[in-house]
Amino acid sequence: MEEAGERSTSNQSTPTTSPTKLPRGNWVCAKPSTSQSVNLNEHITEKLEVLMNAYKNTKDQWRALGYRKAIGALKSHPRAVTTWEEASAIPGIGSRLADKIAEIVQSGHLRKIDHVCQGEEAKILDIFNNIWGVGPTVAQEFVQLGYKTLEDVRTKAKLNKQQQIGLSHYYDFLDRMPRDEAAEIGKLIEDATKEFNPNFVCTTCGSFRRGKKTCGDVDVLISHLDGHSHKGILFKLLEKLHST
DNA sequence: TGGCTGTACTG
DNA sequence: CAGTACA
DNA sequence: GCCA
Repeated sequence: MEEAGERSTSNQSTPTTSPTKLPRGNWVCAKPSTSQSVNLNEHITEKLEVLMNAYKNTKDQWRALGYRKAIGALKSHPRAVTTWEEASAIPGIGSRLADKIAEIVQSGHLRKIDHVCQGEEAKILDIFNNIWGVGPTVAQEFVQLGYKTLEDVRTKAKLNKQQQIGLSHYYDFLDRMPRDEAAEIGKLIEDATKEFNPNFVCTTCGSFRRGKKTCGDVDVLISHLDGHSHKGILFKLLEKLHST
């Protein structure tokens, strides 16, 4: 799943004082997908993302947030970063991340990843955190109870409704589809919606709208120019889709 | 040193 | 209402 | 983690 509030920390993004004077922030979703540029620092961000995920898994949410901002800044940086100074000059990147970035640039590796991720507990936490409805807290409780596999969770854990769904569709939810397939699904939704009223407006949002190559889900916004005709459409739409 | 998004669900 | 997870 |  994608972040609803994915910020772009690009230092060349749309100024908040755009000609329209609207207080639009620097959001990835506020940029046209056609402006999606290549990540020139992928060799760096792919490693930082591994560490960020490990920290997120262990309830260190603020550290993970710091990593997320830094990674976003690196992704939209217009050049490949090669020096510590260049890295630390980027907003959102301080001395600690600059150290790590310099290590990656020079050695091609980040030793911290091994320290943090190679342990058995970290691997188990990652498995459990990927259950939809299970976050860092519950994942750690599972580990504390001695659970090591999804089978342990299935047979021993007490799960709420969301977590039950998450476990039963574990690999489905982990799966991603090519954006073409997301487009097809969006079209299917649009066609079904317009059978009720051709004046509905359907917009596929989320990761698809942001130009991602793959999508974990399909977000469709349904609206109507008159501002009220859309009310109650969701339930009827679901009925129609289920019946076909 | 403390704040860092807003919202819904669960118990 | 606090804790938790999600987007 | 970063930053004010």
